[in-house]
Amino acid sequence: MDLSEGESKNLHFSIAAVERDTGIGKDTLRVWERRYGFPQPGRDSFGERSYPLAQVEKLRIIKRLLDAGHRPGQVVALSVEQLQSITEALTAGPMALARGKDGVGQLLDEAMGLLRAQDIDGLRSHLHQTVASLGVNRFVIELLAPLTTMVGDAWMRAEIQVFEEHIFTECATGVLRQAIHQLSSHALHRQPRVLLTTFPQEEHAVGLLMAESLLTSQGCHCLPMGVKTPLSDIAKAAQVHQPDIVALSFSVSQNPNHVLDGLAELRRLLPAQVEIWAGGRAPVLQRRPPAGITVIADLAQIEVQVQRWRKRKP
Amino acid sequence: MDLSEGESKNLHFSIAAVERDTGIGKDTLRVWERRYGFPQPGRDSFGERSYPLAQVEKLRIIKRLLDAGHRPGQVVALSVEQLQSITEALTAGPMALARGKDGVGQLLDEAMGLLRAQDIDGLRSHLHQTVASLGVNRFVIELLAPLTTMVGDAWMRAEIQVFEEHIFTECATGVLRQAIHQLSSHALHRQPRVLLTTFPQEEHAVGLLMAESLLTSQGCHCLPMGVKTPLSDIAKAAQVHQPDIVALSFSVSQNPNHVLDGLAELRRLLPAQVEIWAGGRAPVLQRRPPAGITVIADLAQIEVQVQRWRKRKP
DNA sequence: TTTATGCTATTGTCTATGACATATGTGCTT
DNA sequence: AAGCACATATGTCATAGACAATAGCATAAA
Repeated sequence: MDLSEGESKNLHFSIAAVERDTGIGKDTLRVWERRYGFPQPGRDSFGERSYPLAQVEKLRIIKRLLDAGHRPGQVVALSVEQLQSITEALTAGPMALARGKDGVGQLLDEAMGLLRAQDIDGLRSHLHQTVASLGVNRFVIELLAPLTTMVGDAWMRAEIQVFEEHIFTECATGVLRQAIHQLSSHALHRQPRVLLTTFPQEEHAVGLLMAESLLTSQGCHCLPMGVKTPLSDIAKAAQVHQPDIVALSFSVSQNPNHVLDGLAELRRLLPAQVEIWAGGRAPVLQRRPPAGITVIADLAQIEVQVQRWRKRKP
Repeated sequence: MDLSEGESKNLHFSIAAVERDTGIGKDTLRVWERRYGFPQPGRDSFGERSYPLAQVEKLRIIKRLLDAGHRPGQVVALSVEQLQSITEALTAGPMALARGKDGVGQLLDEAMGLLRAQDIDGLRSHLHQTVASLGVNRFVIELLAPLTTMVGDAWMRAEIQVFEEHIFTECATGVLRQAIHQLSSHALHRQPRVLLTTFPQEEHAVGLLMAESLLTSQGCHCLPMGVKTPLSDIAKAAQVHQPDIVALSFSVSQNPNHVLDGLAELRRLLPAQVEIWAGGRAPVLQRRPPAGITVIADLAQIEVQVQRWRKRKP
């Protein structure tokens, strides 16, 4: 219905189609229209909203800016040109910082080049090769993590397509899984036992896999549970599997209060001797580190914390 | 919000939380309440619907039955016991069929036993071993697919916990990835080129991985794009990578209209020579196979269709 | 200068009810 | 049986108001 009417004549989208394409809820779309005067869809013969393609594309840009921390009131009413200039200003800094760090910078640029050239097989084998030559640790910390950031930034600036980001994620996932498998096959499963997952709102699995690969390479025994686990189920799993540590991964876009409340709640649900490690790019973790939680500021900290844990538990 | 109120005190869910958990839209939940008298959520201090856990679980069962072809009017108002008896009648057939088929039935039971015994490492190595001994094809078709169904059924009957299902999924994902990696490393990348992904609503990645592993073992060149790709981006990716086939995977819980509309729309977006293959458990595919789409009724059909394709294209 | 506190505007989501297009089922006719 | 018309079932959209949660800002205290 919405789809066939909408995208086929490549002019108009139903409200449901727009929600799917932009991730902005129906209620929100209607209320923006009421409050900010944008979007301003036409009406079809049944009196239902009908969004032209141009407005949907503008909504996509707006969504990106919202994810980056802007507020609707500031951006929803702006013109496309104004939105674009904001977008460009936003990501200029981090890019320069990530690049030219050391010798790995070249590998980084190579990977980015392959992605831009749409050479998936090339990218995949380049990544596999880099794992082999650098080892998992350096690969994840020095190559993959910065690369992920660069891809995210490029996406923000609309320099790469959504599908390219999907392909990159898929590629990275495959390489990480492979690395983890190789590590765990000839690793003695020692302590600590680490249960790995994310909160229900969190969709991104790559951060979790990066953590898992580093932990595994440190000789930890990982119990990966994938993403989006309800709190109570994290607790139940911990009860059954008795991990020493529950490790959570958070991406940028997480609601700060949900993160803090969730962590506090989880702390209550878990026995005191089970440590909670929280890592990822969510800014709250750095700004207001919660009590009883071990904050993993960056991936390199994982090694440090594992060693600390081992010292404390003989 | 829903997280801390809802799942932690494990009693009450907001309407948004229920929508996420069951896949039933907010509008639908409200209208069922109005029409059928179920669900009948309480109200919190703000006058907002507050669904007890028991009702959410009942909704999950109802959703299952709807996916199986029942209609809301027939089932929404029934008691849990009545629902359960319908459910059992429903799953009795396939279960018996899956089991005792041949020698693999024993491996199946073993796997299920390991999962029930919470022996993750055992399950993982059991699966790895089975891949090695049966080969990818038989492993996926005869073991993993029925096992996934069994786990899904067990979950519906609340015989296993959510976290156990997470662990199982994670386990299966790892094994499949590993199998795919091994296949593709010593495979000559032949035709057809297959772009693999799912529609934006679809979260489940295991079906996609099963398809990818079978296709790869047939010598196809796979371009996996992960899950939840917007339609327009599938089209863009196809434009860039020129696949012969775009393969989509659908799980049970998909909205039938979205599936059909999406497929029709994608058909329009893609050039005529690009085939669209749609597989998975979504019942609509069998009931109303859309025009211009190749429906993959079950995993074994993949091999057949690949051979058919090769015959037609010299 | 920095850190708390309280006020205010912003913003997403919920509520309620009605409408209606589409899907499904029934019964009649051929 | 098969085709067709009518009735019922069902999901989604519309409108408009309400309000809790969030963020920004200004003022007060350290």
